[in-house]
Amino acid sequence: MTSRVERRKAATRRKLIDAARTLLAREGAQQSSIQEITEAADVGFGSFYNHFESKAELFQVAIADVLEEIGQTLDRIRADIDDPAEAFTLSVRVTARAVRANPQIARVVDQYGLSYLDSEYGLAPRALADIRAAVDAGRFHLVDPYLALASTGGSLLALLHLWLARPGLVGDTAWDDLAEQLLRSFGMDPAEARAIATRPLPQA
Amino acid sequence: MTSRVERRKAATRRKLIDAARTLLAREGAQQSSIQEITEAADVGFGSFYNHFESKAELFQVAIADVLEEIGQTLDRIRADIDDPAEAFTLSVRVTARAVRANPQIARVVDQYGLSYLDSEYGLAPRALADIRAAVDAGRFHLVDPYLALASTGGSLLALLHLWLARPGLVGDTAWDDLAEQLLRSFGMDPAEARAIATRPLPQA
DNA sequence: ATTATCTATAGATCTATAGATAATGC
DNA sequence: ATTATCTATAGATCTATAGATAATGC
Repeated sequence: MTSRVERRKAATRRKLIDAARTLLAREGAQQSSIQEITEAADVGFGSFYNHFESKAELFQVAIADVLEEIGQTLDRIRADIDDPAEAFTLSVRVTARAVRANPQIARVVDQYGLSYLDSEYGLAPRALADIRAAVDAGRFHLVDPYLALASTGGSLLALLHLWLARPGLVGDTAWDDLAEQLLRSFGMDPAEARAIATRPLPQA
Repeated sequence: MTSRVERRKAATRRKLIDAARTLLAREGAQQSSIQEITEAADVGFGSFYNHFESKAELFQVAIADVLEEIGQTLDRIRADIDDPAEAFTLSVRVTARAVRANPQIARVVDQYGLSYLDSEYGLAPRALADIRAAVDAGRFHLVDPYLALASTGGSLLALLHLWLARPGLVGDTAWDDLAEQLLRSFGMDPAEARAIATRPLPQA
């Protein structure tokens, strides 16, 4: 049963999360006051405490919200792909496109992504599962899946950061080139790495 | 002329920077009050304003201080190495050891390192110079030096983060393995990559 | 005499809550 | 009648500065 009261409550909560996402895209968001947040959300000051116990809690939820949004997109796009190496590659390339297409998401991922590399939700566990499956399937030949996870997440985040800080330095092809380079360093044949990393993307 | 007054002033400044470094190693350091900082530094509250205009300024200086400390170590160690590919590899491996040996430095680099990937000082410009020199010398074969910089800095930071968050997941060899993997993805022959990445380190 | 450090505090936030108001359910 | 939202505010910070104190230079 989702009554009008419940829907109104959910709407207020969403407004707060969306405002938090907007603020998180700026630098030093943690310093914004609760008043700034509720004003940005166009919600009464006291309503904040109906939903969250503290700023920190709201911001945590808002970051998770961003990461889950990308994660959902990935799950949809990879639904009918069998080869884990392809699923992995597609995930990297689609994530790159998702952040490039949305400045808010880009800035949140840039600032907080690294902290979620060891998280149970978001993008890291999906990437780790792909890597392990690809190793089991004989598609990747590597010793340490966590090293592979670090290479993948770290270089993607670093490229994102460079691109945000100095857009001119990062060419359009760099993102797919990175995917290809990762495949090669995971022991894949160069020709096949190139083939997979340049495959046309499904329509989002 | 460095009078006693000047030395005393410099000492107070250093105490503030060291206190800031300690706080930066915790999470949410930006939220510590100036009073906390001056207490940690064992310095009168008002002295803060003799040296810095704001918390943000002090923290910026303190982060730069950490990065320059590593940078100086690198410059010393690489002083008599001619091959830029070797200098690069040595830098990666020594940086890894520097952060592993010092938890404070590790935590500061973990939290703020990515932001300095596009900075003019610290480690990034040194890495970029090495990469370019190695390309010019025909040691690396790669198209985009910034992609190489992102791979290097990003995967190193990501590995550091994983290691801090879940020490058990990251084996002792992962760091040198990463250096070797980077060399291979920069177009170096696998055998030579291995040789360079396993070379004994000079005594620090 | 000069200059940095220190103590004390005014004024400006900012958080958390209490109580009033508005919206919905029955 | 119930429950969420909103407004107003008490109390707790926190910053920035003024003026006193201490250390050094000459």
